[in-house]
Amino acid sequence: MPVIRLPDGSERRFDAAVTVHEVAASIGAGLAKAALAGKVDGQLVDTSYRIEADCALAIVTDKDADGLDLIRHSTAHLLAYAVKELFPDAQVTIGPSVENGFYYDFSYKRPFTLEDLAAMEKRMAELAKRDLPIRREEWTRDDAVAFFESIGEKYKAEIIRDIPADQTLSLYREGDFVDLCRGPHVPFTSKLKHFKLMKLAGAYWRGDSKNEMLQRVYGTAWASKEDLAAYLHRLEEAEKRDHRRLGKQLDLFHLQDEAPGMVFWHPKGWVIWQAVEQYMRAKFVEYGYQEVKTPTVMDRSLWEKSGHWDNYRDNMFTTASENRDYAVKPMNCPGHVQIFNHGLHSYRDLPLRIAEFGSCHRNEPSGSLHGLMRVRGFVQDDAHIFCTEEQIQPEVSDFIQMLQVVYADFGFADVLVKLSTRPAKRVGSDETWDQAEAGLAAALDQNGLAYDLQPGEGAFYGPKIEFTLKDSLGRLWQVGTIQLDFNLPVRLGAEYVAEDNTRKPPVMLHRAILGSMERFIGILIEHHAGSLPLWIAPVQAVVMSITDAQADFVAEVANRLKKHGFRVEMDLRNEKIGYKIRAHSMQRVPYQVVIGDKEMSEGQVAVRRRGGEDLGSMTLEAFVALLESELASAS
RNA sequence: GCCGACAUAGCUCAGCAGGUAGAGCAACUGAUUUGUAAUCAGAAGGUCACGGGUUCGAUUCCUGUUGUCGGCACCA
Repeated sequence: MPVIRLPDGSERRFDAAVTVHEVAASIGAGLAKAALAGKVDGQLVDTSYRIEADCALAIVTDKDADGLDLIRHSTAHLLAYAVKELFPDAQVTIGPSVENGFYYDFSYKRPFTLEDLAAMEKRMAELAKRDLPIRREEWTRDDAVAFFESIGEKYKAEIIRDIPADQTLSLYREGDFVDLCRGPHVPFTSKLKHFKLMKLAGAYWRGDSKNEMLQRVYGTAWASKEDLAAYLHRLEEAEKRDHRRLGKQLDLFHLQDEAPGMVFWHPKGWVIWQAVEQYMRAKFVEYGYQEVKTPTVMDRSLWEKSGHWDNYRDNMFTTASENRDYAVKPMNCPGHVQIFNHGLHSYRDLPLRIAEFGSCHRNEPSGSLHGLMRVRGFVQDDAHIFCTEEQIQPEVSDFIQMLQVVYADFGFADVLVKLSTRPAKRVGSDETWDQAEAGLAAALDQNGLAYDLQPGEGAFYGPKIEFTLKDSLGRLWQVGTIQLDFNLPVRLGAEYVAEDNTRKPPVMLHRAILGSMERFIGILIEHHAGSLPLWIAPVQAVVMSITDAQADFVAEVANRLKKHGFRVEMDLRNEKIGYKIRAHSMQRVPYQVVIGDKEMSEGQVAVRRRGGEDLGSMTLEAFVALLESELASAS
């Protein structure tokens, strides 16, 4: 006699076991029709699930996040069904829902083509229209293995073989297609209406590069036609703010074949770089860092001592001269340890914070290069803090505060935080790790930051915190990090004299806020869609004439603005004012100053703000004050 | 690195069942002296990524290399 509690707090009694669908029907015919699944005591189940005992039940529809996820997952299965119909000897593997959609990985004798993709989508629509029921079946593991082997699905059989023998498995059957799946699924294929196959890609079987490469089909699926259209529109908009596209349009930088993964910064792009670097430099001073500069090329022996030669040899650029081998530095830390080692340090000197905008090179795999986001030559806002174990937590906490200030100043509110703890293969005692991990967690808590725990994902030499920002296409890019290192100071012989006059290795904190300057500027460009805030904008104002008659006055205004330290250009071209405004609007210049006879005779400037807002005429002093107040409030 | 696609003017892109290429914008020249997102005209701009092959002839077909793009893997 189950008593079922609904989300609104009401209760319903049933004389016998009921299915989720029946409960929905007892509430209303509309709900029964909309029901995609149920949530029984927090657990997602099919609408066919029989409720035997008292429970809390929520009917899941396409209005819920769970319902949308279900649609995507079921659409992935529909794709597999379509593929099996079109290409019977293709083999299915896995097909989960992902953000905004789903994918399914197949093994097939030849690569799928774009024509295949269109055929798959068409077949999916037909199968959906047939309104086939999607039914759950329960099988024993061994029966399931035998079944999938009998139909030639060796990948599926392999997945199932890894499941414990005593576990009951669920299979889902729609039409002629049967797939192993935890479920739940939507009850009928007709619930799947608003989807689109997006792209073909390669993906390793079980995510391991040693395995065979499968063919992955990505798709998107939504609850309504409008949602699907809105998503496709979002993608288009995101493409418009792609930093590679804006880099060309705004003449910021370029890359070319002769230097893969290395950036040619153009004058305007370099202004952005300088604005960012000078800002960070000021923050370094404010937070007690000392800036240094260390060599780019250093002897192989140093990299052997640091351990990099053993671990990262393949990803390091090397060179040789007069019988000596050198490596181009992939990171700054060994150099900073050399500076620390130069002279004897007392515990009183600690913490010692050494910062460098160090130019590093890593020979990243060719396939991983991506605009400014993943490059081979890059500069980090890098610093190393040498400290005692007791100083770890306060140092990490200070760092987190600095980082939050910096992200806020650049306009980023949404930051993902991850704490990675000890991996299986590691150096250092468990007590040290306990203390280090607890210190990081405490520093995060102290600053009120929510974070995801990633057990086992720390570096072999210490745990770390990572800070991640999103690009315009929703891709995640790690920017900031702080890592504890108990290993490198020992390897490179760093030590300080403790209070008890013994010599101890300091703890080393590797930390960066922007991470790679290149990547950060890429994210910055996308985040602002090229319309950089005034303090970063390559050109802050352009002064233009209506006719040649105002040329001298325009030059005078421009010069006076430059004397105030603003980045100003003038436009005296023999063009209509609308033409000039359009050109500079497309260049995302924050302020456009128009000077005609009227302004010249009144000694004023007419100001137009980015976005088209007309601020009217004002004196040059008023305009300067306007710019200065905007700069003062920015960072 | 792996799978797939792509590489034509500074930019965005057309084109070619194989007969050495075309548009728009930008830049350039001239006319126009113009009031808040495109004035008109002219001239110019290319080893069709690079190498090899097939062919009377290759930007086009085949093949190799490099790079880019979308993923996967990697990211100290």
